[in-house]
Amino acid sequence: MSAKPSGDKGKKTLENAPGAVWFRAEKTSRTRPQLSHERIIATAVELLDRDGVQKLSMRRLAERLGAHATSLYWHVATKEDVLDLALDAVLAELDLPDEHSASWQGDVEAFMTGLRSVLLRHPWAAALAGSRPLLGPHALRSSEFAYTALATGGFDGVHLSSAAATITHYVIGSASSEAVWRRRSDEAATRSAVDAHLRAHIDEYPTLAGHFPLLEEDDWDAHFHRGMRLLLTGLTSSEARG
Amino acid sequence: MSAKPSGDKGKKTLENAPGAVWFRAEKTSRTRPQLSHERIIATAVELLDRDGVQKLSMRRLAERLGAHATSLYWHVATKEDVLDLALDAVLAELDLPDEHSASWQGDVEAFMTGLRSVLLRHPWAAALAGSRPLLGPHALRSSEFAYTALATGGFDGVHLSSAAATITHYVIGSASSEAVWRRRSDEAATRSAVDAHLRAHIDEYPTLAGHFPLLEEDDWDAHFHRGMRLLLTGLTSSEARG
DNA sequence: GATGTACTCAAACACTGTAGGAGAACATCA
DNA sequence: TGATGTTCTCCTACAGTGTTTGAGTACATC
Repeated sequence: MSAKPSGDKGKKTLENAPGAVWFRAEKTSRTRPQLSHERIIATAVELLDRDGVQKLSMRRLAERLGAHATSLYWHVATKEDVLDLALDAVLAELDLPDEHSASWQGDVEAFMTGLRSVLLRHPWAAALAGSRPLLGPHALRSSEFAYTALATGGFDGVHLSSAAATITHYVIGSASSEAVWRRRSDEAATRSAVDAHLRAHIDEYPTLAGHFPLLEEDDWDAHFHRGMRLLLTGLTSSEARG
Repeated sequence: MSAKPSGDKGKKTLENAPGAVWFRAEKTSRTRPQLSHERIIATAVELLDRDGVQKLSMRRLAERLGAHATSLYWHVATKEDVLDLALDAVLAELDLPDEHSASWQGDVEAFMTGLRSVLLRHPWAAALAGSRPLLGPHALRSSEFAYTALATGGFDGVHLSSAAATITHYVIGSASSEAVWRRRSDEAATRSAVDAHLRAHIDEYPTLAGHFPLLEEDDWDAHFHRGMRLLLTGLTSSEARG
């Protein structure tokens, strides 16, 4: 982070913040595409999958591409751009039906489980998705699917927005926390350490200590599905609709 | 990030990852507390509140404390520790009743709104909370409150865990996304840019474009409450319980 | 006064994101 | 063919980053 040049380039309103890519004119390669937008992002995803977000640096990314770090800056404006683009790239993997099914609840469920599995396939993605605006084309496409499903369910106006936000937050949040716990190769050791920690303070946290999540039962899928069913119950109740 | 010394210090299992503080023996100052655990964390929170998480560096933190960066490393093991401790410190502000009220739903609501307001008071906190294990004493204390409230509501076993996780994910997720959108001083400009972007692709995202969240209506509180009510409806339905 | 502990700091290492500008490869047109 | 302009890559450099090592100082205790 060097000193800010204090001259604004273009609109200074959107500048370098996460999500800013989507408001910049895309720079496409023409003549000699040794480096291209697609190649950069594909490689970024590959490195993120392998080493996580902390270890991704512009130099490492460039090296993997057989180029030098500064070359990347002709194609992207900032590292944040790379992250935004990589995140939207994995959301492209989200496989949603073209047509909606007969049951809107089924569509909501398809959205949630599909999004979850994409985020778990790329464990760095959930935390990213939870902390930046999701405005890439594939993010919008999947939101559109959720919105239409919920609209079919009778939601409208602000209630539609709230319902969509709620299910999205749940998927991203649970995927993120699942990724956090799974990240460590020493998951078991960590968990028993936590367990010991809780039991040591069992007088302070009696209920928590008695129910330490997922310690006995490793079934993350079931855990996710229980929460999802809870949400679907809430959605189905007519009280919640506009 | 220097080269790993490859000699393990203590257990290498937990090392430097987020959440690792809680498994280290706390190092308390005794004789000459120019720098202390409390002072470091309080100052870290102050700087985080003012400048955000990206701008917090060990050198800046030390400078603010009238000390040098390397001195911090006697008190904390890593920067991750500082973040973990700062996060738990703000969770201490969460004001929960000693006794549970007559209505378990009321308690769940108190937990959710209380947690949300703490996270919004410190806009860097939600994103952090969503991407690391919450194992500090104050995090556990607030979890305990949520667990007991839900237990009163009839949840037990894995259903209790899932219900607690669900409401927590919702609060953290919505606070995080609210913080993301509010962070920018040019919130309005950003939103109208997004709006224009959506309307430009209205054929691709017709439902989404018609309901762009919160563009017309700025009421984040109402948005949050609608989602919360949806969750409470789901929780109250007997289907969801164990 | 001596000894050991508690704490701070200076120096250095191996990195980081990114700006500025020089240079090479190519497309186009004269 | 040569000249010109564009497209892309790279070298150099800056101002930072987290962290380690080891030296040094102030204090409590004996």
